[in-house]
Amino acid sequence: MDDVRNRILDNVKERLDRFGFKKTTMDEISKDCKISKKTIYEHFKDKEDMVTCLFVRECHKAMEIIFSHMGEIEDPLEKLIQLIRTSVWYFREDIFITRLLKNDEALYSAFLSRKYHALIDQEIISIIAAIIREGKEQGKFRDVDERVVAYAGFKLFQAFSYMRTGEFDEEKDRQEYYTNVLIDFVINAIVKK
Amino acid sequence: MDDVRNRILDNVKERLDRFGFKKTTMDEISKDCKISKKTIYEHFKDKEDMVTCLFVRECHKAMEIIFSHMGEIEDPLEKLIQLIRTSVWYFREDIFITRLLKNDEALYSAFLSRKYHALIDQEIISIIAAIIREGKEQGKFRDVDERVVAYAGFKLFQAFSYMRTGEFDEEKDRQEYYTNVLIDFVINAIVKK
DNA sequence: CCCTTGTAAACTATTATAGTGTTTTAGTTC
DNA sequence: GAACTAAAACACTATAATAGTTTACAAGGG
Repeated sequence: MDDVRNRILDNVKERLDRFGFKKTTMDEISKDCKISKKTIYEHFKDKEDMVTCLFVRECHKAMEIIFSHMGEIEDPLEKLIQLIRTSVWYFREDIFITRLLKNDEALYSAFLSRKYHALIDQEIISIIAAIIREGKEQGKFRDVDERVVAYAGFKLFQAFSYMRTGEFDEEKDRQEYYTNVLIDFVINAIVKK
Repeated sequence: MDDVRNRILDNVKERLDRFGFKKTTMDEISKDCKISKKTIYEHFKDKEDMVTCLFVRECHKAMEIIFSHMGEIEDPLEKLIQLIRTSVWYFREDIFITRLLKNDEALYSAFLSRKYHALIDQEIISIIAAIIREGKEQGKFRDVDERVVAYAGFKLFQAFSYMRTGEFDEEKDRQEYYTNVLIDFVINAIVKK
């Protein structure tokens, strides 16, 4: 049952987010979701595998959502703006994925740390690069190195998503403002004058 | 050195608030405040003693602050209002003490749980009771059972402090509003018409 | 020099935890 | 209701982590 698997992962996500890898125990997980430890080990090889599966799931979910918000748009510029908007929004909504991208060590065991944190990073960067290439081909964007610019852009709105940490939500409009500044900045950097 | 002691307790407070008693280790504490484990055990008998000392310290701090905001006021009614205001404010400011009063089990080992959670409870209730008695003697308050009413009052504004959990701070004025309703309610319950 | 004060690190006894069997229970099909 | 199935509950082990202790050592202060 994929249902059970996801229920387990939901609980793992919560625990991991609160306590980190080391302080999260299998017994707690099994109590949390009222599933016997034995069953958990039927779904996942071991603790690390379980956490890895969670990472993969979360990354896919993020990608799907970001994609689905970009689906019908044709113009590469509009596409890019939408991508930034959705990403910033989603990263703000889901603290966990933000920490994952931030490579927050508490979430991982030492082993996992290097292996999986770049999972979405690369994928999103590729998408951005593709959009930029499209814009270049249509003569709308300047002739920039799309990989490098995509990387820079990604790191930028990643940084903007992190900003949330520690702040309160009275800042909601300021968030909006920052996002717009970011979009403006990126657009000006690549669009032909 | 009382300074060192407090530095240790500050770190314990932070860890305890984040991870709870069981998930907080002595090694972490010693690393956190760059004090050797040996030294920690010179200041505190054991882990439970350490946490108990933190509780006592936090309770005293709370009492001092609540007292100091009430110092000069003469009129028992004004005194009571000020007491409510300060308490609600302070409990909101300091999540830790709120959890302590709430008897949040994660903070304690099983042993401590019952022994210390009523520390401030009783003290604050006594203060409230004293104020009510004062008001009665001055003929300003109705002839209520001061202990019981004090208990009820305390439980009430405790509940109002807890409300914070999970909400965002856009609610700041609503907090103010609730506090006023609470004051109004309590006052009407005890003041002579 | 000695004495204090504290750190760093090694060490032990105890406990907790990951991971595996084994037994019970609950639900389902025949 | 018997026979079967899947998962929960429980018990168990080997290993790792942790509370608490001890030892060796370093820095300062008289």
